[in-house]
Amino acid sequence: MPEQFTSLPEWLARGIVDLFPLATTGSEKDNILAARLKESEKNGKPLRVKFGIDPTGSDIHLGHSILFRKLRAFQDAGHTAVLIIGDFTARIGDPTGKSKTRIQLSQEQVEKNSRTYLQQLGDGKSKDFSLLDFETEGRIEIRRNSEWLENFDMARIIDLLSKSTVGQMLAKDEFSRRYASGTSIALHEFLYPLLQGYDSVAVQADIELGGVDQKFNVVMGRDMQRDFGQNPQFGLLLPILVGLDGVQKMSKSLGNTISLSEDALSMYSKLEKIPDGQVNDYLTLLTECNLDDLALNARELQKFMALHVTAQFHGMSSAKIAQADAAKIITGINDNIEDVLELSVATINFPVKAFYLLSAIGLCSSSSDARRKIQGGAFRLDGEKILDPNLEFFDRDELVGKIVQLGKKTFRRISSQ
RNA sequence: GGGUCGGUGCCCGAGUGGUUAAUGGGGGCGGACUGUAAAUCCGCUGGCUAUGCCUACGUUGGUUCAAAUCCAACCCGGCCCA
Repeated sequence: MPEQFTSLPEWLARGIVDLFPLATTGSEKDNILAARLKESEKNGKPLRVKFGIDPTGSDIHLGHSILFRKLRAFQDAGHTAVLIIGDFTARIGDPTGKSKTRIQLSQEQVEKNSRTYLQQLGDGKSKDFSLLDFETEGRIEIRRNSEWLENFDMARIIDLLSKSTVGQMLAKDEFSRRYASGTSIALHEFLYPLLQGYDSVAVQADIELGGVDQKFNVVMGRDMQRDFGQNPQFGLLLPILVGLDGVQKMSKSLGNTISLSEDALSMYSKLEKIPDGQVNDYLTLLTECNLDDLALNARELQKFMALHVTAQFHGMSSAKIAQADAAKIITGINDNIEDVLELSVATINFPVKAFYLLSAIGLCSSSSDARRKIQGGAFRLDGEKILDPNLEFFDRDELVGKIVQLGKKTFRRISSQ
Protein backbone atom coordinates (compact mmCIF):
# COMPACT_ATOMS: atom_id res chain seq x y z
CA MET A 1 0.00 0.00 0.00
CA PRO A 2 1.39 3.43 -0.88
CA GLU A 3 2.68 5.21 2.20
CA GLN A 4 0.33 8.18 2.01
CA PHE A 5 -2.70 5.93 2.46
CA THR A 6 -1.52 4.15 5.59
CA SER A 7 -3.70 6.22 7.87
CA LEU A 8 -6.75 4.79 6.14
CA PRO A 9 -8.41 1.56 7.13
CA GLU A 10 -7.45 -1.42 4.96
CA TRP A 11 -10.92 -1.84 3.45
CA LEU A 12 -10.68 1.68 2.12
CA ALA A 13 -7.06 1.86 1.12
CA ARG A 14 -7.00 -1.40 -0.81
CA GLY A 15 -6.45 -0.78 -4.49
CA ILE A 16 -6.84 2.96 -4.53
CA VAL A 17 -4.46 4.95 -6.70
CA ASP A 18 -5.39 8.51 -5.94
CA LEU A 19 -7.00 10.43 -3.16
CA PHE A 20 -7.48 14.15 -2.90
CA PRO A 21 -7.19 16.38 -1.08
CA LEU A 22 -4.36 14.77 0.75
CA ALA A 23 -3.18 16.90 3.61
CA THR A 24 0.52 17.13 4.11
CA THR A 25 0.64 19.25 7.22
CA GLY A 26 -1.02 19.07 10.59
CA SER A 27 -2.89 22.31 10.16
CA GLU A 28 -4.90 20.88 7.30
CA LYS A 29 -5.77 17.71 9.05
CA ASP A 30 -9.45 18.45 8.88
CA ASN A 31 -9.18 17.67 5.22
CA ILE A 32 -7.79 14.26 5.71
CA LEU A 33 -10.22 11.55 4.84
CA ALA A 34 -9.16 9.48 7.81
CA ALA A 35 -10.06 12.30 10.15
CA ARG A 36 -13.33 12.77 8.37
CA LEU A 37 -14.20 9.11 8.81
CA LYS A 38 -13.50 9.30 12.52
CA GLU A 39 -15.62 12.37 12.84
CA SER A 40 -18.47 10.68 11.06
CA GLU A 41 -18.16 7.70 13.35
CA LYS A 42 -18.25 9.98 16.39
CA ASN A 43 -21.28 12.02 15.43
CA GLY A 44 -23.04 9.06 13.84
CA LYS A 45 -23.57 10.87 10.58
CA PRO A 46 -22.75 8.66 7.61
CA LEU A 47 -20.77 10.07 4.73
CA ARG A 48 -22.44 10.44 1.39
CA VAL A 49 -20.42 8.56 -1.18
CA LYS A 50 -21.27 9.49 -4.71
CA PHE A 51 -20.82 7.21 -7.64
CA GLY A 52 -22.30 7.92 -11.02
CA ILE A 53 -23.06 5.47 -13.76
CA ASP A 54 -24.09 6.27 -17.26
CA PRO A 55 -26.69 3.82 -18.41
CA THR A 56 -25.23 3.66 -21.87
CA GLY A 57 -24.91 -0.10 -22.02
CA SER A 58 -26.80 -2.88 -20.42
CA ASP A 59 -24.12 -5.14 -19.12
CA ILE A 60 -21.96 -4.77 -16.03
CA HIS A 61 -18.54 -6.37 -16.22
CA LEU A 62 -15.70 -6.98 -13.80
CA GLY A 63 -14.10 -3.69 -14.72
CA HIS A 64 -17.12 -1.80 -13.41
CA SER A 65 -17.30 -4.03 -10.41
CA ILE A 66 -14.18 -2.66 -8.74
CA LEU A 67 -15.86 0.69 -8.19
CA PHE A 68 -19.01 -0.99 -6.95
CA ARG A 69 -16.97 -3.14 -4.60
CA LYS A 70 -15.45 -0.04 -3.09
CA LEU A 71 -18.85 1.55 -2.83
CA ARG A 72 -20.08 -1.55 -1.07
CA ALA A 73 -17.15 -1.36 1.32
CA PHE A 74 -18.33 2.11 2.30
CA GLN A 75 -21.84 0.79 2.77
CA ASP A 76 -20.59 -1.99 5.00
CA ALA A 77 -18.72 0.58 7.03
CA GLY A 78 -22.02 2.34 7.63
CA HIS A 79 -21.96 5.05 5.00
CA THR A 80 -24.48 5.95 2.36
CA ALA A 81 -23.92 5.03 -1.23
CA VAL A 82 -25.39 7.69 -3.44
CA LEU A 83 -25.77 5.99 -6.76
CA ILE A 84 -26.44 8.47 -9.48
CA ILE A 85 -27.96 7.15 -12.63
CA GLY A 86 -26.85 9.56 -15.27
CA ASP A 87 -30.04 9.26 -17.24
CA PHE A 88 -29.72 12.85 -18.37
CA THR A 89 -25.98 12.97 -18.92
CA ALA A 90 -26.10 9.67 -20.77
CA ARG A 91 -27.98 11.53 -23.41
CA ILE A 92 -24.94 13.74 -23.86
CA GLY A 93 -22.34 11.03 -23.62
CA ASP A 94 -19.20 11.19 -21.53
CA PRO A 95 -16.40 12.23 -23.83
CA THR A 96 -13.86 10.55 -21.55
CA GLY A 97 -11.80 8.03 -23.44
CA LYS A 98 -13.76 8.60 -26.57
CA SER A 99 -12.02 9.42 -29.77
CA LYS A 100 -15.22 10.68 -31.25
CA THR A 101 -18.51 12.21 -30.31
CA ARG A 102 -20.72 9.70 -28.67
CA ILE A 103 -24.08 8.87 -30.06
CA GLN A 104 -26.82 10.35 -27.99
CA LEU A 105 -29.19 7.78 -26.61
CA SER A 106 -32.93 7.92 -26.57
CA GLN A 107 -34.78 8.30 -23.33
CA GLU A 108 -36.39 4.88 -23.62
CA GLN A 109 -33.07 3.16 -24.19
CA VAL A 110 -31.56 4.91 -21.18
CA GLU A 111 -34.49 3.90 -19.02
CA LYS A 112 -34.21 0.29 -20.09
CA ASN A 113 -30.49 0.20 -19.43
CA SER A 114 -30.95 1.70 -15.98
CA ARG A 115 -33.30 -1.03 -14.95
CA THR A 116 -30.96 -3.74 -16.17
CA TYR A 117 -28.09 -2.14 -14.32
CA LEU A 118 -29.88 -1.99 -11.02
CA GLN A 119 -30.93 -5.57 -11.41
CA GLN A 120 -27.37 -6.69 -11.95
CA LEU A 121 -26.20 -4.69 -8.98
CA GLY A 122 -28.57 -6.69 -6.86
CA ASP A 123 -31.69 -4.58 -6.51
CA GLY A 124 -34.26 -6.82 -4.91
CA LYS A 125 -31.74 -9.45 -3.85
CA SER A 126 -30.25 -10.25 -0.49
CA LYS A 127 -27.14 -8.26 0.24
CA ASP A 128 -25.22 -11.48 0.75
CA PHE A 129 -25.55 -12.29 -2.92
CA SER A 130 -25.28 -8.92 -4.52
CA LEU A 131 -22.72 -6.32 -5.35
CA LEU A 132 -24.40 -3.49 -3.48
CA ASP A 133 -26.46 -3.50 -0.32
CA PHE A 134 -30.00 -2.57 -1.29
CA GLU A 135 -31.44 -4.00 1.91
CA THR A 136 -30.10 -2.10 4.85
CA GLU A 137 -31.96 1.07 5.67
CA GLY A 138 -30.03 4.21 4.84
CA ARG A 139 -27.21 2.55 2.96
CA ILE A 140 -28.27 3.40 -0.53
CA GLU A 141 -29.81 6.32 -2.25
CA ILE A 142 -30.55 6.06 -5.93
CA ARG A 143 -30.94 9.28 -7.80
CA ARG A 144 -31.41 10.10 -11.46
CA ASN A 145 -29.77 13.26 -12.56
CA SER A 146 -32.65 14.18 -14.83
CA GLU A 147 -34.27 15.04 -11.50
CA TRP A 148 -32.25 18.25 -11.31
CA LEU A 149 -30.83 18.64 -14.79
CA GLU A 150 -33.93 18.33 -16.88
CA ASN A 151 -35.37 21.67 -15.96
CA PHE A 152 -32.25 23.77 -16.08
CA ASP A 153 -33.07 27.03 -17.75
CA MET A 154 -30.75 29.00 -19.94
CA ALA A 155 -29.70 31.36 -17.17
CA ARG A 156 -28.65 28.41 -15.07
CA ILE A 157 -26.75 26.81 -17.90
CA ILE A 158 -24.89 30.02 -18.63
CA ASP A 159 -24.04 30.30 -14.97
CA LEU A 160 -22.59 26.77 -15.01
CA LEU A 161 -20.66 27.44 -18.18
CA SER A 162 -19.14 30.54 -16.67
CA LYS A 163 -17.50 28.43 -14.00
CA SER A 164 -15.06 26.77 -16.33
CA THR A 165 -12.85 27.96 -19.13
CA VAL A 166 -11.91 26.85 -22.61
CA GLY A 167 -8.35 26.45 -21.40
CA GLN A 168 -9.48 24.07 -18.68
CA MET A 169 -11.47 22.03 -21.12
CA LEU A 170 -8.69 21.85 -23.65
CA ALA A 171 -6.30 20.79 -20.94
CA LYS A 172 -8.35 17.65 -20.61
CA ASP A 173 -6.54 14.84 -22.29
CA GLU A 174 -9.16 13.58 -24.67
CA PHE A 175 -10.22 17.01 -25.77
CA SER A 176 -6.71 18.18 -26.44
CA ARG A 177 -5.93 15.05 -28.36
CA ARG A 178 -9.03 15.30 -30.42
CA TYR A 179 -8.51 18.98 -30.99
CA ALA A 180 -4.93 18.39 -32.10
CA SER A 181 -5.82 15.54 -34.39
CA GLY A 182 -8.59 17.50 -36.02
CA THR A 183 -11.48 15.33 -34.86
CA SER A 184 -14.65 17.21 -34.20
CA ILE A 185 -15.62 18.21 -30.70
CA ALA A 186 -19.21 19.23 -30.38
CA LEU A 187 -19.87 22.04 -27.94
CA HIS A 188 -22.33 20.09 -25.86
CA GLU A 189 -19.51 17.75 -24.90
CA PHE A 190 -18.01 20.51 -22.82
CA LEU A 191 -21.17 20.44 -20.80
CA TYR A 192 -20.67 16.90 -19.64
CA PRO A 193 -17.97 17.47 -17.00
CA LEU A 194 -19.83 20.49 -15.72
CA LEU A 195 -23.07 18.60 -15.30
CA GLN A 196 -21.39 15.63 -13.67
CA GLY A 197 -19.74 18.13 -11.37
CA TYR A 198 -23.07 19.69 -10.61
CA ASP A 199 -24.39 16.28 -9.61
CA SER A 200 -22.07 16.50 -6.62
CA VAL A 201 -23.72 19.76 -5.65
CA ALA A 202 -27.19 18.30 -6.08
CA VAL A 203 -26.57 15.32 -3.83
CA GLN A 204 -24.17 17.08 -1.46
CA ALA A 205 -21.52 14.44 -1.86
CA ASP A 206 -18.78 14.00 0.73
CA ILE A 207 -16.76 11.64 -1.40
CA GLU A 208 -16.88 10.75 -5.06
CA LEU A 209 -15.57 7.47 -6.40
CA GLY A 210 -14.29 7.09 -9.90
CA GLY A 211 -11.81 5.42 -12.18
CA VAL A 212 -8.53 7.26 -12.72
CA ASP A 213 -9.84 8.43 -16.05
CA GLN A 214 -12.55 10.28 -14.18
CA LYS A 215 -10.17 12.62 -12.39
CA PHE A 216 -11.12 15.63 -14.44
CA ASN A 217 -14.81 15.12 -13.79
CA VAL A 218 -14.34 14.45 -10.09
CA VAL A 219 -12.20 17.54 -9.69
CA MET A 220 -14.89 19.48 -11.50
CA GLY A 221 -17.31 18.30 -8.84
CA ARG A 222 -15.10 19.87 -6.19
CA ASP A 223 -14.96 23.14 -8.10
CA MET A 224 -18.70 23.18 -8.52
CA GLN A 225 -19.35 22.49 -4.87
CA ARG A 226 -16.99 25.29 -3.87
CA ASP A 227 -18.75 27.66 -6.28
CA PHE A 228 -22.09 26.72 -4.81
CA GLY A 229 -20.91 27.20 -1.27
CA GLN A 230 -20.54 23.58 -0.32
CA ASN A 231 -17.68 21.76 1.30
CA PRO A 232 -15.81 20.14 -1.60
CA GLN A 233 -15.95 16.37 -1.81
CA PHE A 234 -13.04 14.01 -1.54
CA GLY A 235 -12.00 12.31 -4.75
CA LEU A 236 -11.14 8.66 -4.50
CA LEU A 237 -9.81 7.07 -7.64
CA LEU A 238 -9.41 3.42 -8.46
CA PRO A 239 -7.44 1.88 -11.28
CA ILE A 240 -8.93 0.83 -14.56
CA LEU A 241 -9.06 -2.91 -14.85
CA VAL A 242 -7.17 -4.29 -17.79
CA GLY A 243 -9.22 -6.61 -19.96
CA LEU A 244 -8.73 -10.11 -21.30
CA ASP A 245 -6.07 -9.03 -23.76
CA GLY A 246 -3.88 -7.92 -20.87
CA VAL A 247 -3.23 -4.55 -22.44
CA GLN A 248 -6.27 -2.41 -22.93
CA LYS A 249 -8.85 -1.45 -20.38
CA MET A 250 -11.76 -3.76 -19.94
CA SER A 251 -14.49 -2.35 -22.07
CA LYS A 252 -17.41 -3.67 -23.95
CA SER A 253 -16.52 -1.92 -27.15
CA LEU A 254 -13.12 -3.61 -27.11
CA GLY A 255 -14.73 -6.97 -26.56
CA ASN A 256 -12.36 -7.93 -23.76
CA THR A 257 -14.77 -8.14 -20.88
CA ILE A 258 -15.99 -10.67 -18.39
CA SER A 259 -19.59 -9.95 -17.62
CA LEU A 260 -21.09 -10.44 -14.19
CA SER A 261 -23.92 -12.35 -15.75
CA GLU A 262 -21.72 -15.04 -17.27
CA ASP A 263 -22.01 -18.60 -16.11
CA ALA A 264 -19.36 -19.96 -13.79
CA LEU A 265 -17.53 -22.04 -16.36
CA SER A 266 -17.14 -19.27 -18.87
CA MET A 267 -16.19 -16.76 -16.20
CA TYR A 268 -13.61 -19.11 -14.73
CA SER A 269 -12.18 -20.07 -18.11
CA LYS A 270 -11.61 -16.48 -19.05
CA LEU A 271 -10.11 -15.60 -15.70
CA GLU A 272 -7.60 -18.40 -15.69
CA LYS A 273 -6.22 -17.04 -18.94
CA ILE A 274 -5.56 -13.55 -17.66
CA PRO A 275 -1.94 -12.74 -18.50
CA ASP A 276 0.45 -13.35 -15.62
CA GLY A 277 1.28 -9.67 -15.25
CA GLN A 278 -2.31 -8.80 -14.44
CA VAL A 279 -3.12 -11.51 -11.96
CA ASN A 280 -2.00 -9.56 -8.93
CA ASP A 281 -4.14 -6.60 -9.89
CA TYR A 282 -7.13 -8.85 -10.32
CA LEU A 283 -6.56 -10.31 -6.87
CA THR A 284 -6.20 -6.90 -5.28
CA LEU A 285 -9.11 -5.29 -7.01
CA LEU A 286 -11.59 -8.11 -7.26
CA THR A 287 -11.09 -10.15 -4.12
CA GLU A 288 -10.37 -9.76 -0.44
CA CYS A 289 -7.58 -12.31 -0.56
CA ASN A 290 -4.43 -11.54 1.30
CA LEU A 291 -1.64 -11.46 -1.23
CA ASP A 292 1.18 -11.83 1.22
CA ASP A 293 0.34 -15.42 2.05
CA LEU A 294 0.45 -16.58 -1.51
CA ALA A 295 3.49 -18.51 -2.60
CA LEU A 296 2.25 -19.95 -5.84
CA ASN A 297 3.75 -20.28 -9.26
CA ALA A 298 2.29 -18.30 -12.11
CA ARG A 299 -0.16 -20.93 -13.28
CA GLU A 300 -1.35 -21.76 -9.79
CA LEU A 301 -1.83 -18.10 -9.05
CA GLN A 302 -4.02 -17.68 -12.12
CA LYS A 303 -6.17 -20.58 -11.00
CA PHE A 304 -6.36 -19.32 -7.46
CA MET A 305 -7.46 -15.91 -8.63
CA ALA A 306 -9.96 -17.34 -11.11
CA LEU A 307 -11.46 -19.53 -8.42
CA HIS A 308 -11.88 -16.75 -5.91
CA VAL A 309 -13.28 -14.22 -8.30
CA THR A 310 -15.73 -16.73 -9.74
CA ALA A 311 -16.76 -17.78 -6.24
CA GLN A 312 -17.91 -14.27 -5.46
CA PHE A 313 -20.56 -14.38 -8.10
CA HIS A 314 -21.45 -18.05 -8.19
CA GLY A 315 -20.49 -19.39 -4.79
CA MET A 316 -17.45 -21.49 -3.94
CA SER A 317 -18.96 -24.85 -4.82
CA SER A 318 -19.96 -23.77 -8.32
CA ALA A 319 -16.58 -22.16 -8.77
CA LYS A 320 -14.87 -25.41 -7.88
CA ILE A 321 -16.97 -27.35 -10.35
CA ALA A 322 -16.10 -24.77 -12.98
CA GLN A 323 -12.44 -25.20 -12.14
CA ALA A 324 -12.63 -28.96 -12.49
CA ASP A 325 -14.54 -28.66 -15.76
CA ALA A 326 -12.07 -26.17 -17.13
CA ALA A 327 -9.24 -28.56 -16.36
CA LYS A 328 -11.03 -31.32 -18.25
CA ILE A 329 -11.52 -29.08 -21.23
CA ILE A 330 -7.88 -28.10 -21.29
CA THR A 331 -6.64 -31.64 -21.03
CA GLY A 332 -9.07 -32.76 -23.67
CA ILE A 333 -11.15 -35.03 -21.46
CA ASN A 334 -14.41 -33.45 -22.41
CA ASP A 335 -16.84 -36.27 -21.89
CA ASN A 336 -17.86 -35.79 -18.28
CA ILE A 337 -18.05 -32.10 -17.82
CA GLU A 338 -20.52 -31.44 -15.07
CA ASP A 339 -21.66 -27.91 -15.50
CA VAL A 340 -22.53 -27.65 -19.16
CA LEU A 341 -25.33 -25.40 -20.23
CA GLU A 342 -28.21 -27.09 -21.89
CA LEU A 343 -29.37 -26.26 -25.31
CA SER A 344 -32.75 -26.99 -26.77
CA VAL A 345 -33.36 -28.18 -30.30
CA ALA A 346 -37.12 -28.15 -29.89
CA THR A 347 -37.67 -25.47 -32.48
CA ILE A 348 -35.50 -27.08 -35.13
CA ASN A 349 -37.10 -28.95 -38.00
CA PHE A 350 -35.44 -32.20 -38.91
CA PRO A 351 -33.66 -33.26 -41.01
CA VAL A 352 -31.17 -30.47 -40.45
CA LYS A 353 -27.76 -29.74 -41.86
CA ALA A 354 -24.87 -29.15 -39.49
CA PHE A 355 -24.28 -25.52 -40.41
CA TYR A 356 -27.93 -24.62 -40.08
CA LEU A 357 -28.09 -26.28 -36.71
CA LEU A 358 -25.24 -24.24 -35.28
CA SER A 359 -26.71 -21.06 -36.60
CA ALA A 360 -30.29 -21.75 -35.52
CA ILE A 361 -29.15 -22.78 -32.10
CA GLY A 362 -27.38 -19.46 -31.66
CA LEU A 363 -23.82 -20.71 -31.32
CA CYS A 364 -22.81 -19.05 -34.55
CA SER A 365 -23.77 -15.58 -35.58
CA SER A 366 -24.96 -16.57 -39.05
CA SER A 367 -25.22 -19.61 -41.20
CA SER A 368 -22.27 -18.40 -43.26
CA ASP A 369 -20.29 -18.06 -40.08
CA ALA A 370 -21.28 -21.58 -39.08
CA ARG A 371 -20.05 -22.96 -42.39
CA ARG A 372 -16.70 -21.27 -41.95
CA LYS A 373 -16.27 -22.49 -38.40
CA ILE A 374 -17.13 -26.05 -39.35
CA GLN A 375 -14.78 -26.01 -42.30
CA GLY A 376 -12.12 -24.61 -40.02
CA GLY A 377 -12.46 -27.58 -37.72
CA ALA A 378 -14.16 -25.87 -34.82
CA PHE A 379 -17.16 -28.15 -34.49
CA ARG A 380 -17.24 -31.38 -32.51
CA LEU A 381 -20.16 -33.57 -31.55
CA ASP A 382 -19.38 -35.72 -28.52
CA GLY A 383 -15.71 -35.17 -29.18
CA GLU A 384 -15.86 -36.21 -32.81
CA LYS A 385 -14.76 -33.56 -35.24
CA ILE A 386 -17.20 -32.81 -38.03
CA LEU A 387 -15.87 -31.03 -41.07
CA ASP A 388 -18.78 -31.18 -43.48
CA PRO A 389 -21.17 -28.28 -43.03
CA ASN A 390 -23.79 -30.10 -45.05
CA LEU A 391 -23.81 -33.20 -42.90
CA GLU A 392 -27.42 -34.02 -42.14
CA PHE A 393 -29.01 -35.12 -38.90
CA PHE A 394 -32.25 -36.92 -39.47
CA ASP A 395 -34.01 -36.75 -36.19
CA ARG A 396 -33.96 -35.19 -32.79
CA ASP A 397 -33.14 -38.33 -30.85
CA GLU A 398 -29.92 -38.65 -32.75
CA LEU A 399 -28.71 -35.48 -31.01
CA VAL A 400 -30.31 -35.41 -27.59
CA GLY A 401 -27.83 -35.82 -24.76
CA LYS A 402 -24.82 -35.20 -26.93
CA ILE A 403 -22.30 -32.47 -26.34
CA VAL A 404 -21.85 -29.83 -28.96
CA GLN A 405 -18.46 -28.22 -28.88
CA LEU A 406 -17.56 -25.11 -30.80
CA GLY A 407 -13.98 -24.04 -30.56
CA LYS A 408 -12.10 -24.77 -27.40
CA LYS A 409 -14.32 -23.07 -24.92
CA THR A 410 -17.93 -23.45 -25.89
CA PHE A 411 -19.77 -26.57 -24.79
CA ARG A 412 -23.49 -27.23 -24.81
CA ARG A 413 -25.44 -30.36 -24.03
CA ILE A 414 -28.44 -30.88 -26.21
CA SER A 415 -31.53 -31.27 -24.10
CA SER A 416 -34.63 -33.24 -24.85
CA GLN A 417 -37.05 -30.35 -25.01
C1' G B 1 -21.77 31.86 -45.15
C1' G B 2 -17.19 31.50 -48.85
C1' G B 3 -12.87 28.50 -50.36
C1' U B 4 -10.68 23.78 -50.16
C1' C B 5 -9.83 18.62 -49.03
C1' G B 6 -12.29 14.38 -47.68
C1' G B 7 -16.35 10.36 -46.32
C1' U B 8 -14.44 2.60 -48.47
C1' G B 9 -15.97 -3.48 -44.94
C1' C B 10 -15.14 -4.03 -36.86
C1' C B 11 -10.88 -0.15 -37.17
C1' C B 12 -6.88 2.05 -40.16
C1' G B 13 -6.16 2.32 -45.14
C1' A B 14 -5.36 1.17 -50.80
C1' G B 15 -8.12 1.35 -55.21
C1' U B 16 -10.05 5.80 -59.24
C1' G B 17 -14.87 2.65 -65.50
C1' G B 18 -14.63 -3.54 -66.75
C1' U B 19 -12.70 -11.01 -63.96
C1' U B 20 -13.46 -10.50 -58.36
C1' A B 21 -17.30 -9.25 -51.66
C1' A B 22 -13.08 -5.09 -53.28
C1' U B 23 -4.92 -5.10 -52.17
C1' G B 24 -2.52 -4.45 -47.34
C1' G B 25 -2.23 -3.88 -41.97
C1' G B 26 -4.58 -4.12 -37.09
C1' G B 27 -8.21 -6.49 -34.38
C1' G B 28 -11.33 -10.75 -33.98
C1' C B 29 -12.41 -15.93 -34.73
C1' G B 30 -10.80 -21.04 -35.84
C1' G B 31 -6.69 -24.80 -36.19
C1' A B 32 -1.56 -26.52 -34.61
C1' C B 33 1.89 -25.88 -30.64
C1' U B 34 2.27 -24.75 -25.04
C1' G B 35 1.89 -24.19 -18.34
C1' U B 36 -4.15 -22.19 -19.87
C1' A B 37 -2.04 -18.09 -22.21
C1' A B 38 1.68 -15.16 -24.77
C1' A B 39 5.09 -15.80 -28.99
C1' U B 40 5.16 -18.52 -33.63
C1' C B 41 2.95 -21.02 -37.91
C1' C B 42 -1.60 -22.02 -40.94
C1' G B 43 -6.71 -20.77 -42.23
C1' C B 44 -11.11 -17.67 -41.96
C1' U B 45 -13.01 -12.68 -41.33
C1' G B 46 -21.04 -9.55 -45.84
C1' G B 47 -25.80 -12.45 -45.90
C1' C B 48 -28.91 -16.58 -47.44
C1' U B 49 -31.04 -24.30 -45.28
C1' A B 50 -26.36 -22.22 -50.76
C1' U B 51 -22.06 -25.26 -55.36
C1' G B 52 -26.33 -20.90 -56.87
C1' C B 53 -28.76 -16.27 -55.35
C1' C B 54 -28.86 -11.56 -52.84
C1' U B 55 -26.84 -6.85 -50.44
C1' A B 56 -22.39 -3.72 -50.12
C1' C B 57 -17.54 1.52 -50.98
C1' G B 58 -21.86 8.80 -46.96
C1' U B 59 -27.39 9.47 -49.25
C1' U B 60 -30.46 9.91 -53.53
C1' G B 61 -30.81 10.21 -58.50
C1' G B 62 -28.19 10.22 -63.43
C1' U B 63 -24.56 8.84 -67.58
C1' U B 64 -22.92 3.87 -69.42
C1' C B 65 -23.41 -2.65 -72.11
C1' A B 66 -20.65 -1.89 -67.30
C1' A B 67 -19.45 2.40 -61.61
C1' A B 68 -16.54 2.32 -55.12
C1' U B 69 -14.47 4.63 -59.47
C1' C B 70 -17.71 9.68 -64.13
C1' C B 71 -21.92 13.64 -63.36
C1' A B 72 -25.70 16.25 -60.17
C1' A B 73 -28.02 17.38 -55.77
C1' C B 74 -28.08 16.56 -50.75
C1' C B 75 -26.00 14.99 -45.81
C1' C B 76 -21.63 14.75 -42.61
C1' G B 77 -16.47 16.01 -41.17
C1' G B 78 -11.31 18.53 -41.34
C1' C B 79 -8.58 22.90 -42.56
C1' C B 80 -8.31 28.19 -44.14
C1' C B 81 -11.25 32.71 -44.42
C1' A B 82 -15.49 35.37 -42.28
